[in-house]
Amino acid sequence: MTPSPDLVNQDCSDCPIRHRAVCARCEPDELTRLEEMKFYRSYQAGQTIAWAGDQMDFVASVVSGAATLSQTMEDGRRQMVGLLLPSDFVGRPGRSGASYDVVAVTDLVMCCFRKKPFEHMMLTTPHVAERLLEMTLDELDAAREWMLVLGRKTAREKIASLMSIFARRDAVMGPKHSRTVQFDLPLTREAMADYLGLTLETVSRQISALKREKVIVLQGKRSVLVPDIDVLLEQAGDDSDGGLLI
Amino acid sequence: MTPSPDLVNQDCSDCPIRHRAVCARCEPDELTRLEEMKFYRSYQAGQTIAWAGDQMDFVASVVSGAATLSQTMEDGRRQMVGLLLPSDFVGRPGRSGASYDVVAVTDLVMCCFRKKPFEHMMLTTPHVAERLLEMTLDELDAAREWMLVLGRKTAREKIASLMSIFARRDAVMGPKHSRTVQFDLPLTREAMADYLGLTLETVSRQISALKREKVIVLQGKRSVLVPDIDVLLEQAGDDSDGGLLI
DNA sequence: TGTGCGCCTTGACGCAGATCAACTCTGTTT
DNA sequence: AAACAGAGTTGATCTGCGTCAAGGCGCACA
Repeated sequence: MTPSPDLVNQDCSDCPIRHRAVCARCEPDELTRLEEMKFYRSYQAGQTIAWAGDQMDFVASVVSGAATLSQTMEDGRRQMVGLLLPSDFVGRPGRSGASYDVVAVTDLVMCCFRKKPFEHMMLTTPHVAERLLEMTLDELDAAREWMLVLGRKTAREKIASLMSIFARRDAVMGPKHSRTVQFDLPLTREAMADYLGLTLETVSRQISALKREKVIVLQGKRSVLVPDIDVLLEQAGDDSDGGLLI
Repeated sequence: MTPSPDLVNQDCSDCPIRHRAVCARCEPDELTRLEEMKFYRSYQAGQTIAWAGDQMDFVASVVSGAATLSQTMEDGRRQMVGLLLPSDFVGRPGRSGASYDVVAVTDLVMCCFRKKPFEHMMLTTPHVAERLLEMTLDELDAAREWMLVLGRKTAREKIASLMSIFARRDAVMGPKHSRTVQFDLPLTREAMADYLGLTLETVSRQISALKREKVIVLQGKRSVLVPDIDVLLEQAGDDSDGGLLI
């Protein structure tokens, strides 16, 4: 399980995640410093990037694709604790090992920074640390939001909540002012189950039920069309007007 | 629901949380600046400090006592998303409102910082922001740990996990090398249920079962004696040798 | 000395979701 | 074209926990 051969370094100024990643606030001279410590790696769908406890000599930003963070109990029960999408940050400065299993769920490209120089930069210039604090606070909010889903929502609400998340970020909107949304599921039924604290059978049944009740329309197994996003949000049990369109 | 009259400011150098709170890394001159923007507030057990969405004009450290962060759905389902103990930090710099309901579960003293000057200090000196990043990363890890509890553990394991947490931080150890631990539950059965994603009846039943099986001994409703901490950790479903004694 | 009120416990019963199992569909290998 | 594997669907049955209900314990207050 080694990553593909390193890719040629791309110029930061052309980077698709330049304005949202950990480097978002950096000045040109700071980008130059980052470019000296960075390298790209790509992984195939299904590949494990790190096991919990593994030594990690880099931290990284997701450039394209998706990865998951998960924990596994001794008897095999698994819980996903994070879904990493483009611009998300992987790894913890000041800690040598990975805290969770990190798995590529689609083909994935990461922009990696050698840990030592990155940590040094965090101490000597403020912009990276500032942005990382902001991103970490956002992740903490997302984790707490997810605790409500895991602890208190029904299977139906869990599935609808997950779909709402995908709708929020991958969404191809329909015509203006329509409430139609279309997106592809980046996860298998099993991965969704691991995320939601359900079994894959329950996930499958609930998706079928949403389909039967016309809340969603499936085109193949992975492509989802939502005729009316408000109906989906209502099924998720969230406050109405969940702010999707803001 | 207003807090008690402000207390007299205490000198930071005498502060019991001086070395663990957000000010842990501050130099004497930075402490002086903090002392200019700080004030103490105390709350009684049961008092609500802020409702989700309320304007908060301060951020704060818990000095003594305990508070909870929780979310509530429209139909009343509630999920606790954080337990704040001495030295923990409340509030998010750069955000005006509270994200969650904040409730004092015991009598509580907080060291509050007016938000504006605190935010200014974060931008101009590095030590506060550095420490806050570290604390936020720790909280994120704790939240993710809790996601495993909520998503995948049985009621029995959930209760044992919660007891293990209390044992870890409040513990009065028995004689050296004994595996005995004693502590008081800071939460009602209902609050435990909100934390664990259970009903209070299930919490009560599982505590009774642990008592019946001699994993714990109750002295009154709130005082818990654990004859052998390893047995408790095993019931929690965690990896053995959970590092309690490190 | 009662009466009421939190907080907790315990029992009876029902259901949402887990478990076990069979089967479909699609794409790949040979 | 047959054989196979991975992903998904669906059905039958079981069970852990929720729900509803009754009652206990300790404490404040009249």
